[in-house]
Amino acid sequence: MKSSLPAGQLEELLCIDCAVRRSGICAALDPDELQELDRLGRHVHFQSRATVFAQEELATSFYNLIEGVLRLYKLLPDGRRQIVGFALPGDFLGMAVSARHGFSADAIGPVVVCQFARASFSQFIADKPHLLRRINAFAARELNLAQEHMVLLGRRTAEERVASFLIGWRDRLARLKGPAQTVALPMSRQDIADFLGLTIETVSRTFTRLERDEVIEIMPGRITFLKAARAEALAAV
Amino acid sequence: MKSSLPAGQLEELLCIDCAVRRSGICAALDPDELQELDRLGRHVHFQSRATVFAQEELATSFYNLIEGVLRLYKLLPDGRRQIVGFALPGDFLGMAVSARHGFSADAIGPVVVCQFARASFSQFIADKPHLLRRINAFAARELNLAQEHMVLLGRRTAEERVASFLIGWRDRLARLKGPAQTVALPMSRQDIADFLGLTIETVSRTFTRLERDEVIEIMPGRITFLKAARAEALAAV
DNA sequence: TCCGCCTCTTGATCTAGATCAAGGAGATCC
DNA sequence: GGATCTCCTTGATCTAGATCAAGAGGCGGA
Repeated sequence: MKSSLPAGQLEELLCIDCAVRRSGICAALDPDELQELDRLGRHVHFQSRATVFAQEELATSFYNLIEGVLRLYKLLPDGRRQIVGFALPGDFLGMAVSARHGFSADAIGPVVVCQFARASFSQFIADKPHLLRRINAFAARELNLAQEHMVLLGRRTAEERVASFLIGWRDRLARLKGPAQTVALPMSRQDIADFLGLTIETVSRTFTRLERDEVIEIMPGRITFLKAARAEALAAV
Repeated sequence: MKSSLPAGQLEELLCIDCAVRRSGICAALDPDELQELDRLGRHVHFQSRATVFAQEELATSFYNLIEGVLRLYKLLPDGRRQIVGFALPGDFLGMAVSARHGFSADAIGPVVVCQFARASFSQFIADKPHLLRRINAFAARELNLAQEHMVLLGRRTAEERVASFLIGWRDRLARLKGPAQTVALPMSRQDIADFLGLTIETVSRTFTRLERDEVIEIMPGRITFLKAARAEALAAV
């Protein structure tokens, strides 16, 4: 597997050594299949703010996120933005319903993806029920997250939304890196607002209020839970 | 295939004659496979307001909706409700992420489902890549709808939400029954409110305003589009 | 025919969160 | 070391939609 960047410099990377080999969809594959997959995918690096793919663009590839964080969002014609999710290493992207992407994905910080041409990957998975079942499970998990988020957007208060986001993010990072009370927030306040259906001011004020109540401590690019139980209660209601 | 209701009365129903045979996931199956499936599923009738399955309940079955409309919703502990979707004939339900259902489903009007025991259906699909791919496509479509709905809940005004709902509902019914300017609304105003993240009063007022502007005409249990283009414009923005 | 029970509509008022506005605190660049 | 950005916070004010309240209209049951 060849890396596309830094330009001219080639890395030999094999699926068998992949960082997300156990957490991604590829966990469903045996060593022979992984070798076959080595020939289909290539690593692509993106710098912060770069666009991996854009809404309405022809969906010519699938992607496994290897490293970094992606912001997934939909735009309305007048510029209103809704972030539909943040992707983390191990996430699988590109299951478009039509020929075109339903949302845009761009990098929050440096990112590495494993890119597969749609046609060859489709052919690769076509007769692999174990892999199809795993992709199914991933889709079901995504759908479940989406439905939880609908409840948040439709029926929760600003404070509940923010607490819910922080707890949810902490738990996702915990699954990747192990539990911790301090969690990195690589996304901006505006990103959080556009994820939670709020304005940046409301997010900022809610952060401040949670800090004043000693539920969290705010630091640049991260927060620490001081009273995790209190935050969990707000998130659960 | 035996029908569970009316009690004591048995219908012989074969998958090959099924009303949703072409639109549901079963469209992926050949005649032999349909015969095999005949032995796994059974038709179950529900009357209006009956619960097909409930959130947190053990997910022991999959369901194909054959006839009628289901309301799919999540409840918060304090009773706030978010409807995550309405199911129509051809829809496939039961892809729970865990052992338990993530949402409740109940009947809006009389309903017929085709029910499959989870274990035997899982076994049935396990080695059928064509069926797995179709289930995948269904899941991707659901996910896409969910993401569209997140935009609606997070970033749209009440008027846009209502117009968007009416147009979306019209288009789904059109796919089932052919296009029409009059569309049945079997769900209550409260259901619509809980789907759109609004209150019943706001939904009612918005309907009234759309009628006053001669965009729609309101009739009991249904509406007619008078200026479909105007409604589509509101829905699209 | 009347009663009780719904669902839906409409009006008055309130408020959570949006909008408008003004800095402050770091970065990055010459 | 100052200029310019970008991101974040905070304050003042506004408003879309929520909440509170009161019917209206339908429908089934006896």
